Amino acid sequence: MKDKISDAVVKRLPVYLRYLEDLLNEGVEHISSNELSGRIGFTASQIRQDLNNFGGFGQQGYGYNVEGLHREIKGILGLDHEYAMVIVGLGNLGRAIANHTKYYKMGFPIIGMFDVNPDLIGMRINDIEVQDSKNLPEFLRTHHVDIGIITTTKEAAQMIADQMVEGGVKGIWNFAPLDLKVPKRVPVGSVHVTDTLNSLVYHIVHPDQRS
Amino acid sequence: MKDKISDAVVKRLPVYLRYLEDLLNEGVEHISSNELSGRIGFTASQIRQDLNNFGGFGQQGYGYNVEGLHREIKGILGLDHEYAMVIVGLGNLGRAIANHTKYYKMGFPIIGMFDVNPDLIGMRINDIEVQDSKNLPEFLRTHHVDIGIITTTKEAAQMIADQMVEGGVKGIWNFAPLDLKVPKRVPVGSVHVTDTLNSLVYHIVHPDQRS
DNA sequence: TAGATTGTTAATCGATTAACAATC
DNA sequence: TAGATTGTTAATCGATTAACAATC
Repeated sequence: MKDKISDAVVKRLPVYLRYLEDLLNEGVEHISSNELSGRIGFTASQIRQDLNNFGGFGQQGYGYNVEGLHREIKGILGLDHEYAMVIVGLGNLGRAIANHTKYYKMGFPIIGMFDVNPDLIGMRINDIEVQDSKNLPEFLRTHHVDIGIITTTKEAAQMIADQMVEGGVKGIWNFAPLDLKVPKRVPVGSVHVTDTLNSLVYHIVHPDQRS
Repeated sequence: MKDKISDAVVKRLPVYLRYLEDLLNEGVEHISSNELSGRIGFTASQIRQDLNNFGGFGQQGYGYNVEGLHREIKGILGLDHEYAMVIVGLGNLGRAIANHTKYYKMGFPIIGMFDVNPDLIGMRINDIEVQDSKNLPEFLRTHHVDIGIITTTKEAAQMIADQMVEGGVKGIWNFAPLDLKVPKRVPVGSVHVTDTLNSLVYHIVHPDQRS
């Protein structure tokens, strides 16, 4: 593997994975960078460059084996392990994620749920009881947790992030509309939902700007 | 305004907006590119370059007026109008968005809700009755709709997108895990939630790669 | 006026694309 | 073997950063 993989490449890996899943479902056995380019919209050259950052997965004259490449990319992304998660904030968005059984199936079980709202504490979601957020530090001390999900308000998010870092989570999946301050060793993946709406509106009001 | 604004710049505009809102709330009147750099994490040079794509909003020796710049960026993003939206798919995620009163307050009212599930049809969310998805084309013919929100399954999403395009929406806000095929004139803003989790996991399993 | 800070050009850096020899 | 297609180097393109004259 190359010394340093650019973030642009890392962000494309999940996209490759999605298209390879489609190909698997269609029963396609192998695919050339050129055919894949036609589906995914990246240039064939970029596809070959991207994949070669991690190894020579293709075969000249044949292309890439779909099943093999799918397995390789899952491995590169780290999707061949399980990751225990906790979620803090069970408002509309938090409950949507906590209810989403897909994450359990994907190997991302949510093993703890926390909120400050007394109406929510005690509620059961997917067989997990929502606890008071003040129990979070203790929970992190006594359970192995890989990923902390933050679906709190903007105001509460940084404090929760601090507790998660202190509690030793390996990464934070953030849905609150702010940029969390955490030590460099703890990666944060943020989903800035409203930002995507705002830039969509930009493209709506600037039709001349479209590529 | 410059001929062509790069997508990198457009994606940063909502970020500027968020930080300017914080500054407004703190009562900060003006800020230099250098101070803003300290908060937002972009270089001062990049901030000045970005803003100068749209006009000279600053003043030498003083910096940028927070309120003025905030208003300018809202205008550039097109956030000074209202946008009527419809949402199709009222599963966990769809209901979370439909329930989120924030979008109404921001000027993005949801005026129509659609699902195929008989258990959901007839339900009222924020005073709007969920209709059968088969009514979508007729609804789009008879109402002015700017933005279509897709929170359906991956399988249904493309068909709904086609109906939205046919029905004349100006943009699509997509939460289904696929890349929609639409004419170039219709911008799509996609929120690939699972992709962000996958790239977060990449960073967790590759601690050496962190910048 | 002097100091601060922008607006803007030029330099650098990094990512994407093109090209083609290697090879299945 | 001949044709197809990768792996990889080189060229190009675009985005970021640096520098500084303009100016408030």
